[in-house]
Amino acid sequence: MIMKIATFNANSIRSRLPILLQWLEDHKPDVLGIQETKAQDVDFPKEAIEAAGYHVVFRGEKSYNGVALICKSEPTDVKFGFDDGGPADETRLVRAMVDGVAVVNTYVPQGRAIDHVMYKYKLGWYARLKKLFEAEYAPDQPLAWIGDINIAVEPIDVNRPETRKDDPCYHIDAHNAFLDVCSFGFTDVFRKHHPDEEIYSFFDYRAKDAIAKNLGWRIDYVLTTDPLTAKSISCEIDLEPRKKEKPSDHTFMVAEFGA
Amino acid sequence: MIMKIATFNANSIRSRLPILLQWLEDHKPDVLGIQETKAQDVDFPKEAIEAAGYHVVFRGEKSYNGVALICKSEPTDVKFGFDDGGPADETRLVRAMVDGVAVVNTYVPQGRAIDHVMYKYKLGWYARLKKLFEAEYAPDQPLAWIGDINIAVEPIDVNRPETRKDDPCYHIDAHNAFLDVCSFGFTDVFRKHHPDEEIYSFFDYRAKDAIAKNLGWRIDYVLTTDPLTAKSISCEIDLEPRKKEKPSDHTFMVAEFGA
DNA sequence: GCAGGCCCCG
DNA sequence: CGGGGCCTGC
Repeated sequence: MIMKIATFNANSIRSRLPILLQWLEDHKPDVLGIQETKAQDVDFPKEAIEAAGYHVVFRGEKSYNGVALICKSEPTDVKFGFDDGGPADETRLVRAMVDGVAVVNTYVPQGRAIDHVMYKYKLGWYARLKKLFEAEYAPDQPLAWIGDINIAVEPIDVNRPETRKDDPCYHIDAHNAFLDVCSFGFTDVFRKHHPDEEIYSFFDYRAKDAIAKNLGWRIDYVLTTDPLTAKSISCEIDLEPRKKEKPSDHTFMVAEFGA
Repeated sequence: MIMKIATFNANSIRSRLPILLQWLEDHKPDVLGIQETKAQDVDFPKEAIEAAGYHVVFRGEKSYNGVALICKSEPTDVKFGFDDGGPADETRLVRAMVDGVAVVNTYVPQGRAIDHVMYKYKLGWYARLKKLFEAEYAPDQPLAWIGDINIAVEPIDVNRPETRKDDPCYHIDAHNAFLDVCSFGFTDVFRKHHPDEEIYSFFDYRAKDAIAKNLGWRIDYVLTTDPLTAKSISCEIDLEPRKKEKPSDHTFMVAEFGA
C-alpha cells in the first residue's frame, strides 16, 4: 500500500480552488497540507473539498496565514498551534494523526528581513518547533513534517545563491535554526531522491518569466523520520500548476511512501 | 449598403476587452459607441482595437465614466463634451461624423437618487443635450444618438415598473427630460421594431439570476432622426455577451440601416 | 456583485 | 505581480 503526502502553499485557498480541486482529482494524495489559505474559517471552502471526497481541517484568519490538512482518511488528534506559552500561531501550524502517521504542517514566518523583528521571531519559531517535536513525538515513529518552511537550505535550493546571504530565507542563522530542527531526525525526502537537481517550489510573481528561467526557491518540504524515510519511493515537485491561469506563487510537492 | 450602429456600456474596457474584440469580429459594426471605459487615456487599449481593423477615439479618466467611438471608417469632426460653459463632461459625451452620419454617444449621469444633487444634474444634462442638438444638428440630417442614457422610458422597459416610480432611471421628471430631447426628432429604433417586447440591455450584477429571470432595464438606446429612422431595418439587443464569463452588467444593442 | 482605486504583504 | 483588505460607485 502506497501513501502519498503532499504540500502546497495556496496563497489564498479561495483563489486557488479550481487548481486545488483539479490537483486532488489528478493526484489523489492521502494527505495534503495547505499553507496561506488567507481565509477566515467561515469563508473556507469546506464543502467543495468534502465534495471531492476528502476530510479537511483548517484554521485561518483575514488576509494572512491560515493552514489546512486535507486527508482521504479522517484525521485524528487534530491540534492547531503551539501550546508553550508563546504566541499560539494556530494559523501557522496544524498537526494530526492520519492512517497511523503523524503529520505536522507548518507555515513558518518568512521573517521580512534579517534586521527585522520578524526574523528573530522566525528563528525563535524554529526553536519552539524543535521543542514541540521533542516533547510530543519520537524520531522512531512515522512522522512527516511538511509545509512552507521559508528556508532554502543548500545553494542548489535557490537561484543565484551568492546574492542571497542576507535574505531571511537563506541567511546562515536561518540555516542553522532549520538544521537544528532536522537534527531531531528528519530527512529532506526530495533531496534524497534528487541529490543534484535545481528544481524549485516557489517562483515570485514579480520575477519576469520566473518559471521559464527557473528563477525560484525550494522552500516547501516533505521531511520525514527514519521509519517513513526508509519507505520513501519518490518525491516530486509538480510545476504544472504554477504554469496555469491564476496560479499560486508556490506549487505542489508530493512524496510517495511504500509498504 | 448597410450601416450597423451599435452601443455598449463596457463597465471597464480593459476588463471587457476579450468580449469586445469577439463581438467586433462576430458583428462587424460600422460604429460602436462605448460607455464607462473606466480607463485613463494612457491605459486605453487602443492598439488591440486598431489591430482588429477599427479606428477608435476615446476620452477617459480614473475609475469613472469614459467614452469611445469605434469605427470602421475614420471618424471626422470628433468632439468631446459640452461647450456651453457648464461642466464639459468630456468623458461622458463624444460625437463625430462617420460615413456621412452624425453620431452622438452619451453616458448620461445615473443620478444616484431622486433627492440627490446628481439627479438634478442629470435632468440638467438632458436639457444641455437638447440645446446641443438644436445648436449643432438638424432633425432632417442623418443623426444617431446612442449610448447609456440611464432612463427606462416605458413600463415595458423595466421589470416591475410599479416599484420604480422613485428610481432616478424611471422617475417622471427623468421621463420628461428624456422625451423633451426626443422632441428634437428622435425615434427609439429598438421600440420601432419591437413594439411590445420586454427585452433589456442592463442586468444588475446583484440581482440573482437576473438574465434567466429577465430582471433588467432597457437603458441603452439607438435614437435616430427621420432620415435614418426611415432606413432602419432592424435593432436587436444581443444578450449573449451578458451570459459570458466576466460580463459587463450591460450588453450590446445593434441597429441596421439600409440604403 | 463587480468594476476601479488605494493600502499592506511577500 | 497578485493575493487580501477597505473604499466608492452603480
